[in-house]
Amino acid sequence: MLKLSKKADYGLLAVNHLTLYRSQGSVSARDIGKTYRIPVGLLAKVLQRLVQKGLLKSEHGANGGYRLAKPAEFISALDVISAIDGPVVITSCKTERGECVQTPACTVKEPLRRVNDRIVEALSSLSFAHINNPTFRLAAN
Amino acid sequence: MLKLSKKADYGLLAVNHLTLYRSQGSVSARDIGKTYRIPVGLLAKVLQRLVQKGLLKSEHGANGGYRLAKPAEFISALDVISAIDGPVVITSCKTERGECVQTPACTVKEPLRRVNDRIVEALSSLSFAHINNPTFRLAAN
DNA sequence: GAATATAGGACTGGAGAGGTCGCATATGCT
DNA sequence: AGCATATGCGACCTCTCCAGTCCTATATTC
Ligand code: SF4
Ligand code: SF4
Repeated sequence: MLKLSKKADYGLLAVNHLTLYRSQGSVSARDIGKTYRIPVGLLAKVLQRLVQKGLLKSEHGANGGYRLAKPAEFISALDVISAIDGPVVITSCKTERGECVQTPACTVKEPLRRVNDRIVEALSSLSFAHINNPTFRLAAN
Repeated sequence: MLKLSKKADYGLLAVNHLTLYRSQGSVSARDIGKTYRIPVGLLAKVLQRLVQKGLLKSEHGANGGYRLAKPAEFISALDVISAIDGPVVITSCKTERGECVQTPACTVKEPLRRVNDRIVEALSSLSFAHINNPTFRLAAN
């Protein structure tokens, strides 16, 4: 249905929160969850995934939490989304269960691939430094 | 998961088929289904939806089938996708069951809306006349 | 009237999204 | 030491929605 998963959405929200409050050190999943009314357990797993992918760093124990692993300019919406949902591909040409049976005769695969490229480009050109700039514009727009 | 539904995919394939063979009059769902190995019953309903939305015209009875309702230049990928899957919106800010509880505090809604705009633009600039031109390029690229 | 087509609704199975829980582990505070 | 608070991680559950089937009604051709 061409919709972002809620987990990816939560991820974007969380990373943006960490960007906004990066001067205050680590923030716990609990705090972020309360701020945006995100189920804490679920958010925790999203954040853990982002740590695995190297976008965030975590600190255990009391006063622990998460913080950005690198400057906000170098973290894009695409990074977050693909870390959580996997690679951004709008078609189902090939899945883990083999490739789509229409593939051999398919006439729209290439055009859709190009659309996909544009989406990827739009998402990767959107960094979190960018998002919080009130006058931001997407690249090539 | 930011993926096109299979129905929309089938719709694109079918409309493109009708574009390629538009000189030969109507084509039945059965024929299209066999060409691309699409379940005929499902394809039929997809095509019916496209008729309802005014993208195709249908003819009942033997030798009947579907044909484009207008020139291929005036039918875009967005037309087909939104006819089948509904409006293209990558977020779940508002659904039929009210609006997302994060909305009041959400800091990524606007940026995502802009990404959405770019996707819509890419899809609407992709007409079927365009798709079948071997040297096509997406607009603003 | 037989064959072939669309129109459209009801229904089903299964995958996956969204969310919960419990337990292990690490850290800070008193 | 002991407790509270964190993350890390896997198992599990529920519910929605996609994909696909089926059946019936209607329209058209031959
Ligand atoms: S139909 Fe064509 S585009 Fe759609 S998934 Fe199969 S191959 Fe990819
Ligand atoms: S979280 Fe923000 S962006 Fe995501 S759906 Fe709710 S409002 Fe829209």
